[in-house]
Amino acid sequence: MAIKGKTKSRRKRTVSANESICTSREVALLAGVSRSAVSRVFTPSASVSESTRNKVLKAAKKLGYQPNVMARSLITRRSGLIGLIMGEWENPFYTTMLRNFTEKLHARDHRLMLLACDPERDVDAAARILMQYRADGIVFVSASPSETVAREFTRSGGRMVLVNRESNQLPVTSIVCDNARVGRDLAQTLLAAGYQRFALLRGNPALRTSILRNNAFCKTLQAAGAGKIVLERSNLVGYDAGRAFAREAMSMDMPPDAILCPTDATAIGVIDGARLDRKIDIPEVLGVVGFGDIPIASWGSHDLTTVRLPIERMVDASIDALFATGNLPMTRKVNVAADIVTRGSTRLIRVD
Amino acid sequence: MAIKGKTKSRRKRTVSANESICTSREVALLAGVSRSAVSRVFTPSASVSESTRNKVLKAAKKLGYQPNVMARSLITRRSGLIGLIMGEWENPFYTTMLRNFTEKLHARDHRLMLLACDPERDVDAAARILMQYRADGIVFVSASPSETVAREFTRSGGRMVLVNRESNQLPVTSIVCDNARVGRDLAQTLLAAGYQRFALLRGNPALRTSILRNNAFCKTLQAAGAGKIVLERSNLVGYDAGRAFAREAMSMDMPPDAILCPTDATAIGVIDGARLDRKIDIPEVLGVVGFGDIPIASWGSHDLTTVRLPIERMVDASIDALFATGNLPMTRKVNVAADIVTRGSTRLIRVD
DNA sequence: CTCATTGTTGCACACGTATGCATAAATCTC
DNA sequence: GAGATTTATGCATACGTGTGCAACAATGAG
Repeated sequence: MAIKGKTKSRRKRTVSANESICTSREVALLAGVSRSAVSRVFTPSASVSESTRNKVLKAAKKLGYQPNVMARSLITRRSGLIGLIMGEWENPFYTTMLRNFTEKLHARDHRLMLLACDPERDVDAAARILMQYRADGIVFVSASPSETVAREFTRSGGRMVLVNRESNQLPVTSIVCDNARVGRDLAQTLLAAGYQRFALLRGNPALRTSILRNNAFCKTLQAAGAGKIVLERSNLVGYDAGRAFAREAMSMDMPPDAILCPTDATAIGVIDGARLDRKIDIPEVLGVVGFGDIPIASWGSHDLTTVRLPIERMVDASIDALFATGNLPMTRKVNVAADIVTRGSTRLIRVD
Repeated sequence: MAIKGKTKSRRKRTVSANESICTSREVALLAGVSRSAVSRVFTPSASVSESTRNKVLKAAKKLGYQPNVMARSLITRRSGLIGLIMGEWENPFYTTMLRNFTEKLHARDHRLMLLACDPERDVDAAARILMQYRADGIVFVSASPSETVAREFTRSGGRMVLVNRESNQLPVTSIVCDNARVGRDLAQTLLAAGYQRFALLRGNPALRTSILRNNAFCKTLQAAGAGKIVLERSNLVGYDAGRAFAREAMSMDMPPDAILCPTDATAIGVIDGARLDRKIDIPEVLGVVGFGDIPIASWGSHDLTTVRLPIERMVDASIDALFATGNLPMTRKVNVAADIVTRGSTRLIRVD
C-alpha cells in the first residue's frame, strides 16, 4: 500500500503542468549512479572518481540540470545571499556602489538581494524579510536597524554593515568616509587659497557624518585663527535649492567668498545661481565645493572642486567585514579616507 | 536505538556554535500545538482557530521566529525571487529603474536579485545562477540570453523580460520605448522649428532601438521633402565624445544646425563644445537634442530638450509581463510611448 | 596470496516547511 | 438531546539536497 501511494504521488508530479527543472534523482537515474554521486560531483570538496564524474556531467548537461540552491542551503545553512537595504537613492553615486557590490559579491560567489526602505520607517521590516531568506549578511546604506533586529540577526550568525551611517551601540561594522579629516583638509585647502568668508550648507543636520565634517572644519579655522563662517543653513540639498540659495546669498551686503555644499548637485546649483543669475566670477570672487564627485562634476561646464567619495574602498571594506573570519569586535568602525579633487570652481593660489 | 540516534543528533544541533533562527518545531513546542498549526498560522489561505493563532503568534514573537522561505519554496515551487541582470550601467536612469523595480516588486511580495554581466559574454551564466535559485522570473536590462537558456527557463515555468532590447525569436516579452514614433516626432518637431541640416549621432550602431529611431527620422524627413542629414557618426557616446565632436563639427564649412544625440550626457557635451569652445548661440544657431531626460537635463545651465524615457511605464509593463496569468503568446513586444520634453536647447518657432 | 590502506559508492537520515487525509471537536438542525 | 454538518487539528509524507557511516573495490606492501 505504501508503494502504491508512492507511485501515485510520483505520477501526479510527472503530470504537473509546468515541468520544473530536473532533479539530481533524474540525473542519477540517467547516469546509472546514486543521488549521492551526483551531489558529490557538484560539491567541490567531495571525492568522486573520474569515470562517474564524467557520466554525471554528461547526464546533467543532457537534462539541463541545475542544482537547487534553496534545498542545498537548507543543509549547509548558507544561502549565498547578501541583502542590501537602500535607505536613500537620490545620490547618483549609488549606481556605482550597487554595481561594485554586485560584481564584488559575485566574485566571492555570493548574490545580492536588493531592498528599498524609508530610512525612518520600514528598515526593520526589510531586514526581517532578509532573515526569512536566511541572508548571510546585510548591508544598510543610509539606514540602520533597531537594536532588537540587529541582535536577533547577529545572534544567528549573520554579519551586518552600515554604510554612510555609524553606530556605537549596535553589533555592526560602520563604514563611513573619514569626515573629520575631510573637514580639516577642506579648511586648510580653502584657507591656503585665500578664501575667508565661508557659507556652510548641510543636508540632514542630524547625521553624524555631516556633523563631524562641519565640526572639524570650524575647529581648523579656529586653530588657524583665520577665516570665518558667515552663513549656515540646514536641509538644503539639490540643484534648485542650491541655485536659489546662491541668488539670495550673493545679494547680501557682505556675501560669502566660498560655499561648502552637502552634495555635488547642490554645488552645481550654487554655481549656476551665482554665475548665471548674479554674474559672479567663479572661482575668483566665489569658490564652490561639492561632495561626492559624481560624473557631472568633472564635466567642463562646471568643473567642480569636490570630495571624491571613496566608493570602491567603502565597498571593499564592507565586503571584508561581511566575510571576515575569526571573531572581531562586534561593534566596529572603519574610516575610509576621501580625497579632495581640486578643479576649477576654487582657485588654488591666494590672491589679495 | 533509533531514539538514541535521534536525541544524539538533536544534541549536536543545540551545541552548534551559532544557534540559528528557531524553527516551527520549537514554536509549536512552546505554544503546545503541532508544527502544522504553526505553519497554517503563517499561510494566508489556511484555516486556524482564533485561540491557537494567538498562542502561536505569542510564542513566535517570544522566540523571534521567522519562517524559512527556502524550505517553504521547496514545497510551493515559488521562490518569490525575480532576477535582474544588468548588461549596462553607464546611464544614470538605471538608478531610477532599479528603484522602481525594487519597490514595485516588493509591493507584489517579491524580491529582487541583482546580477551584473558583460552583455556580450556571461549573460547566460548569470541566468543559470538565477535558475539555481529557482527565480520566478528574470529581467534582462540591455542584455539578452541565448536561445538555449531562454527555452530551458521558460519551459520550467519562468517568465523572461527584455528591457531595452528586442527579440522576435526568443520566448520573451520585449519592452522598448516606441523608437519609431520617437524618430518621427523628433523630425516633425525639429522641422517645425526650422532646423534643416541635421547631424545624427548614435551609440552602438547594431542596436535595433537606435536603428529604428534613426530610420524613422530619415523617413519622415523624406516624406516631408525637407531637411537633410549632413553628418552621421556611430559609437559616439558620453560627455567628452560629444564635446569633441561639437568642436569639430562646428568648424566645418557648412555645419549642421541641429544635432541629435544618443544620450543626455552626449548632448550636454555637445552643448558645451559648441557654446563654450566655439561661442555658438544655442538654440538659435544650433539646436541640440538628448535622450533619456536624466535629472541634470532639466538643470538651468543646459536646459536640454530631450526624450523622456518612460522608465516607470517600462517597469510597470515588465512587472505586468512577469505576473501575467493565462497563456499569452510566448514572444511578445511592448512598445512604450516616450514623450519629447521641449526645453531651451532647441527653439520652438521657425525663424528665417 | 594475505593483509592493510586508500579511495568510491550507496544507504539513510536530516534540513524546515506545506498539505492531503483522517479524525476529533464544535456548531447547527430538528 | 441525537444526528448532520462544518471547522480545526495532528499525522505522515514530500520537496531536493548534503553528509556520516558502513560496505565495498582497488591498490600496495610483505
